[in-house]
Amino acid sequence: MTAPHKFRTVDEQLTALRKGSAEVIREEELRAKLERSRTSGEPLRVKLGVDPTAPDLHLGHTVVLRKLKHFQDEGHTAIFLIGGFTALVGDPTGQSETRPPLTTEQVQANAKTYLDQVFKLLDPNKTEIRNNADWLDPLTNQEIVRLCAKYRVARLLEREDFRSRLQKQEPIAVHELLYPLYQAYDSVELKADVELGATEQKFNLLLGRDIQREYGQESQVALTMPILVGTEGQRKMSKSLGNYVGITESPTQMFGKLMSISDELMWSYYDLLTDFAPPVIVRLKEAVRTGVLHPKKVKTQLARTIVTEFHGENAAKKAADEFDQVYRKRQAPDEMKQYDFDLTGKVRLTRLMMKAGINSRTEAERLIRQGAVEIDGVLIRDPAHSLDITSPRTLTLRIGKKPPFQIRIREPERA
RNA sequence: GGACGGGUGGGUGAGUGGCUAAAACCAGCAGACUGUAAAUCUGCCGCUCCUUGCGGGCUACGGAGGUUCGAAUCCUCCCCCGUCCA
Repeated sequence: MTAPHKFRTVDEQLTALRKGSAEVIREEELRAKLERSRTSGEPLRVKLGVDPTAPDLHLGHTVVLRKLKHFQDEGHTAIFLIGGFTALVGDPTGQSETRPPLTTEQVQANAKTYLDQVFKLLDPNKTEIRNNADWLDPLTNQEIVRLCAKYRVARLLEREDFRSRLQKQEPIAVHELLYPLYQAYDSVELKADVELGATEQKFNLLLGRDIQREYGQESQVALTMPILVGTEGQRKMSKSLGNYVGITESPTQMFGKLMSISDELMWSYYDLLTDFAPPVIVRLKEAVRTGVLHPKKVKTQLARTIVTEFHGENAAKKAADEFDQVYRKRQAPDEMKQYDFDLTGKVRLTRLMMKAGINSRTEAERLIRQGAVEIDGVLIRDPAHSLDITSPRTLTLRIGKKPPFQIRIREPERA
């Protein structure tokens, strides 16, 4: 038994909890809950649900995860809910299309990797981990019908994506309508005081409020966080759009991706992915605007801060140095990727490139034609270029903007 | 069950018998410019083979057949999506 948490004042907590949020519905209720909790010493129950639909989390997921951590840091109970059941249903939010259902095995495997990743941020000892399959699976038909009876179709169809799909004559499957109800029921089961989610979750979070009341509970507060824009600066960060930074990525990869975002975008990354206080960020912005600070410097700081969070300070520094070396000075990194190749005689350059991850020969030839390929620092322009390989050796290949790598050619085995 | 509309390359979406590996736009890639930024400009953007050529072959417009010298385009059947009626 640990000593009871000493809560900060309600105002202090509110300031910290509100930071970066898009909307708090309703703020008076959150204040009331915080006050009550401080008086009783009873922490709030804060729910964050995630469907393990893919094996990897990215920075987009961490926006809301960081908010959960803020609650945890204030001494409240962080409930990380794995949507073991709802992942099978598939929330259409923001997808505008029906997701292919996952198998139970996939969901379980994903859930496991999620937890590993989540605890890079959250304190595992203070986090309540739940899985909604535990209570949604055993629901009887009767109970489901009773749940469904508590809500109206017209209200479900108010949700933005349903409405637009209806309008665009796109399909909506019946089970998709059920999804928000299940999510709401989770709040009942967990007796959630607060539920966190991205802004696109607003509808679902609000539904939780209604359903909790239907089941005789006090409504949860819905706290939404802005959606993180992907590295390309346009759409939300998502794996399928390829504009994401995975939290299991290497320091080098992370750093590189973060440096590639636009100057404009970095401010929202500062807001949502770091603990820099808002006034500090404002000052940075002003300094860049007036030319006192070079934006690249500010961006480097951002990248280092984020990489440090996941990989530690040393790794972040190393990544920053390497970035400088490879891209600014255009030198080879200390450790080049290596590919082994067993061949002798006349070898086509395109073959080597395919060995190194170029998808097709056509693409390889195209890259050569466009002047993107260098061998040992020499630009190659002939798409039919071949190498005469008579003895084992290592050559350095550079393709486009990517860091150079090595091809190690070994003696082929005699048959 | 009936009437009607629709299914084209990663996405949106043109194209109603040959000039179409299939417009345009987006995404992507490369080059220039830079701070590996962003924006912009230029080029590329199905796969494969070789003697790398305005070269040869193969695959592609929901699926399967058919008509035709020739089909994304016409016909038949099937599958899928939506709207309205019941």
